[in-house]
Amino acid sequence: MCGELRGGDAGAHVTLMGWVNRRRDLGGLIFVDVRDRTGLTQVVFDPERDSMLHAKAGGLRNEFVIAVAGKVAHREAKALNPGMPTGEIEVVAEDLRLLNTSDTPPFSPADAALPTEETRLQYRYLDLRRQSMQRNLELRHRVALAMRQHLASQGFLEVETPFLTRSTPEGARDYLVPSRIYPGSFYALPQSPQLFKQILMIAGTDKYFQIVRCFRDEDLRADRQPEFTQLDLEMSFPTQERVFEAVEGMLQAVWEAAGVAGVKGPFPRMTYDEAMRLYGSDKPDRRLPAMADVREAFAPEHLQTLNIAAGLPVLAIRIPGVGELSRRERDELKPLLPARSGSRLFEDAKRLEKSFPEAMRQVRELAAVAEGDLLVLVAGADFKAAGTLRVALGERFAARHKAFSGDIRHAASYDFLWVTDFPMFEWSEEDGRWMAAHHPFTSPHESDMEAVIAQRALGSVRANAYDVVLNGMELGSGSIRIHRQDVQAAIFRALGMTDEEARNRFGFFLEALRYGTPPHGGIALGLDRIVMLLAGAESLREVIPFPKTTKAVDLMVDAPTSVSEAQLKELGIQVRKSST
RNA sequence: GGGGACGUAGUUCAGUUGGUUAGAACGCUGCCCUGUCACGGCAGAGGCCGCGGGUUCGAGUCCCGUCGUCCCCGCCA
Repeated sequence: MCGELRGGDAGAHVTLMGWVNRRRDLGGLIFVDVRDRTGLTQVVFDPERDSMLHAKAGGLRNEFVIAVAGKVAHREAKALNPGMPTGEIEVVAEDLRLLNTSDTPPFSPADAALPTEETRLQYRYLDLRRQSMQRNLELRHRVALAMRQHLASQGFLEVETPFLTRSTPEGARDYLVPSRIYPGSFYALPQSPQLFKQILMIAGTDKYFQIVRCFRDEDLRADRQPEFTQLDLEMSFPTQERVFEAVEGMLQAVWEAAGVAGVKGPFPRMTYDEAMRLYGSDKPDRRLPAMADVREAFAPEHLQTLNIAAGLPVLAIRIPGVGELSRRERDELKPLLPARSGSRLFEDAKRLEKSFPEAMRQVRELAAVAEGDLLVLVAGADFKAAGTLRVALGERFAARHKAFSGDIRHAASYDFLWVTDFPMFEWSEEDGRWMAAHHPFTSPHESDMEAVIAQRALGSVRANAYDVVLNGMELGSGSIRIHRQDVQAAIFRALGMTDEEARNRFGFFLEALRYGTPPHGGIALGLDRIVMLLAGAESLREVIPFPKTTKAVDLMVDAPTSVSEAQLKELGIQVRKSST
């Protein structure tokens, strides 16, 4: 193929089929770069060899589809192009067939400069012809293949689960699909195959996995699409450690398939509490230093002078290698601390130094501050806000500390981490009730079961839930599940569901739990995110062939659209004209 | 739901304090060119300045609204 010819192929007769990437018409000689999925090869048309053929080549335009037969030839020394993999050779054309013409494209896949996202998505087929996009598609293929091969080798079975399923109004908004046979009834597209995979465990499947599309009707981000792909897996009779091993082994295989050797388990572990205390985040990016509580460095009168309420933590955030900040740069740090936190930011360490030299000496020691490090202090109980600031500072000064600029081809650039012991419940102000922090099928710690049943101190109940985190991004999330019907019922009650509501929503599942459910647990990993990180991409759209915009629109096919009155009638649906 | 950035030629962008005929590069068309590889040279075509309204003698430029793309907060069990 076009990208594969090398010096050793000289003399061979080949036929290349592909697109005209670029043509260079010198009046006499015409050079045409032919492109296919694998790369480019230069084809030369010489009028002295074949004037008819040369004339035909003169009519070629960008993105025409052609088949060229010819002889692979070494280029002369002065014509070598070390800048391209096929730069040692060229194909001397002997025959040319025009397989198809092309309108002048709105942009050329040959250009390095990208058009706007809008144009790329509208003409996605042209955008995908771009070599970097072809590379990403291939990477995605290799990642998925490695997952399947590795898991299959470990005795996992890939099993498909339905897309047309039932709405479970816990969690994200569902995408609904109206039923024609039962007007007024709807299927929901799965947010994840959670209950099906648990039922597969009940069914004795033992080790299950699936590369599966999931759907969530929530607002989008650079790393969130309304439909996305998970590597979903579940095991019977596992300990948390067994799940970790399975995932670590698989990720090692995936990274190797992507050309990165040396990723190895076991990954470091950290509890949720530690993560929040040290990083103010449940997905710590450990490529930058942890925060340190330096309150003890300040005497009570210092805290009073600084107007810091007694008992609040004073968190030191250190970003290495930033150097001196200008007054203006310092002023720009203030808005990075979320305003609603009630925390206060001290961004001018120098000034504090003048007022409290001894205290600041201790701060420097506690936070291991070195020359050239940026040091800011955050006073307040909101660790999460401080963590947000820490990440924002890390991003802002990424060019200076360089902790994020590791080579994506080296294992050392990937900081994997397990975060464990998540809280079971979170209080929702909006709904005025406890919500499942992970999902309601997660088993609480055995030692916290009493609290669950008594519905006491639900906020401090720990779950057997865990996330796998990579460079500050959540790659996957899982748990050891509840396998006892009475425990599951107790959790539903703690979530404010009456037994009747629980039966209505999850009756089929509570029923299934009665028939000899084995202990089980698993995890789901975001395939798109994994490929994105391995591709060094900033957005999921780079690794999803046909993604949607932030308003969940497919610009190429123009979806969603309204449908005909007849279609609606058949479904028993009437659309209300929005009058607001 | 909220905040921010952007919207001008096919594409990427520039456009001064509101001023007369809206520019550049790439692409496109034609001509010239035998070792280019982002080929080069000459000439040319190409505009609903996102859309609607307002202010003004006059709006690409100012104001209001609206639509779209991107980023962030909320949301995403």
